Amino acid sequence: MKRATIKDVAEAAGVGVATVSRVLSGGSASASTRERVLAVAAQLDYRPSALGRNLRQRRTGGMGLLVPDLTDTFYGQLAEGVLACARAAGEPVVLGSTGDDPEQEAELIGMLLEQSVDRLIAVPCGGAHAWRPALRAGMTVVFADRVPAADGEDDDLPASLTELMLLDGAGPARSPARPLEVPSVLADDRAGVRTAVRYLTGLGHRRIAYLGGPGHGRRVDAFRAALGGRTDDELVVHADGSRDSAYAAASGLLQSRPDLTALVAGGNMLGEAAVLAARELDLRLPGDLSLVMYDDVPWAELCHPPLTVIAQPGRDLGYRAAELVLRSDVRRPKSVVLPTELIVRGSCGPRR
Amino acid sequence: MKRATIKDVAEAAGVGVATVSRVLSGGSASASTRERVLAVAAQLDYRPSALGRNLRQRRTGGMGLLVPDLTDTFYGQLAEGVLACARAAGEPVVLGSTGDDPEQEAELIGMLLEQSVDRLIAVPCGGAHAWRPALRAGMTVVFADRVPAADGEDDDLPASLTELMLLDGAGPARSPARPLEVPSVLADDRAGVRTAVRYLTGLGHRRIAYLGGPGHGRRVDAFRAALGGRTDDELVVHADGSRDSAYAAASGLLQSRPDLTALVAGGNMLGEAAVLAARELDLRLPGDLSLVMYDDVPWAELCHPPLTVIAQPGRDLGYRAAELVLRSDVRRPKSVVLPTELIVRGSCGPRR
DNA sequence: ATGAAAGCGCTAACAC
DNA sequence: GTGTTAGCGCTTTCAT
Repeated sequence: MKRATIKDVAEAAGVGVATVSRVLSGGSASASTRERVLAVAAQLDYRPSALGRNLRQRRTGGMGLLVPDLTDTFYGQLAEGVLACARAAGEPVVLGSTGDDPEQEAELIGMLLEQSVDRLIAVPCGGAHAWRPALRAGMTVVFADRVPAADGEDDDLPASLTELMLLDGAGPARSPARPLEVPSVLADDRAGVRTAVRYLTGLGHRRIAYLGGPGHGRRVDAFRAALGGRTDDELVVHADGSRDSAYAAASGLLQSRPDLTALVAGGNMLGEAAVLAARELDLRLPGDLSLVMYDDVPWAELCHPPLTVIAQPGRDLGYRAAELVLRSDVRRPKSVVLPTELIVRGSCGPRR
Repeated sequence: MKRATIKDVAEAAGVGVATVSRVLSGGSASASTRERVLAVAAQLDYRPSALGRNLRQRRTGGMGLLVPDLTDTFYGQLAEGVLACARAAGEPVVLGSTGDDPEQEAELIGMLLEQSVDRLIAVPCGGAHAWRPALRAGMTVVFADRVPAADGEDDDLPASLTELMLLDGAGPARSPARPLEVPSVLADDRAGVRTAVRYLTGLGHRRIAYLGGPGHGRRVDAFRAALGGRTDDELVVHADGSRDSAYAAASGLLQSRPDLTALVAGGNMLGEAAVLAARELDLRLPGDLSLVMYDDVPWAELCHPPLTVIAQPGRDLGYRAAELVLRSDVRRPKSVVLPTELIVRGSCGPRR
């Protein structure tokens, strides 16, 4: 009942194990030998054990995938993209969900290291330093959707990921002339937020708020930039990754600043919270409040009113990240930025 | 820069590799030795390689997880449950998404076999026969959310999974007195559907339709049973796992039978499709059509009107399945049925 | 209590 | 073109 090994095949075919290995991995072999080996292998229902191969090559095939929360449709889409690419390549994917908690993230990275998974696609939540162990171990990591924040708690420690990579010498091409880039696949947050803000200002809105989640400093920056200095810091609030926190932040914002007339939600869970909070406070969309939400999730259309969104290509982000991590050339890491699209539905109106 | 091996630790600590192994896996060792080994291991930042251990033990730790589609919030919840349990146990999870396609499912099973993953949690889409290879290889599999359909294309082949397990002798306890059960974790479909139908009939509805997805024969049965013979077969329609197909089925049903007054959607994607199709046909909820949807997804509340749902504990289903597959006693497989809850919101009303 | 040694299934050098 | 052999890092007898 136990699985046939390469040795069994070799014996049954009257050849050495090396020959079997060669035939199965496309090496040189005479036509007749190849045929015989293949036949025997098929007849024995032989499947090469990834265990043996991995140990020999000191690495696991496939890739790791770290996302904050699979309950968030956007990350579900991203994961589907990764899985699609991995399946096409016949590679396994080891999944972890971090809950946007740097500690869990660190644990999961440790687990992947222990498994000798040497390729990783991550939506990071920990700061740059959290990624040191992975980089030191020579993992090829591609960040998706976000990039680790530069955490400068200790001033004498290098803060940005790029500096870390230089330090650890990940990739031998340590030329200061061409500093290493952190490979990543991101949506074009600058354009996305700018478009949304312009749309809103075009409708006459002046007091526009931003409701942000973890790990998207670039969206906030873009928001501030799009508003051109006229930013009111009270109108920029943040939640962590949980639904509760999103609701609390949304509700707090709406109550403390009843003068705001428009809101940009930097993620679909935040948008969800905003709709709920607005309803609770009897604010009508778009009459009392205009809302633009990140992520074109299917239910955006079912909402009342249908939500105007900044669509990100979640699935593509995942697929491209997987491509990158598989065909990664460590010497010349590439980064990809994918476009977003403003989809106008019914949640925005002229300033009342 | 390469990782320390058990040999390195042994040398540095001046002991044999066996001793290191024992210390690290809680075997017997003198206090002084244990202390020294631990210290050296920590100092060398030693992490035992799962590769070596797995090969030696001829199995990969952790578990596989097969779901139809991570874009479906319900399966996202289920996956989160599995991951939570796996994380607690420190075990890796290898993920695959089948797209509700038996062929892809078969491929993924093959991939898992190749990886020597010997524990699997699956939302199956293929029939019972698709699972033969996994069972034969001695995989411990726990089904979640659904159970494979008995596929009787060939009459001389055994059709049900239980029969297959007996044939393949999975589990040595092959006593005909106590036939092997297929371990599974399911929601209580019978109660769930019955409650929904009773609620609807209580509101005066008589022409109630059921819109089903793949793999949930029990829901249809329960629907028919709850209606007690008065079933109109035209009112029971099915879609495959895709959004398009769901919409097509919903729209077709609503157009061909304008006389129906209530609809039970057997999954959240089907509910989504029903809302969309109804809106397209200018049917008001709940005025023209009452809708009960499976799955209490977050957006059910944001919908207009808020959707009355049959809530399934998606996360718990996943968590329990992971528990089962980890602590599985092959001789006495257990099955779990979790309760559902009817959450009444605004999408149902009295028969017009 | 501890060390030596035998493999787990595979690939890659190397010899023929 | 093909066989022999030496490990990859670990656990596990089996002596000591």
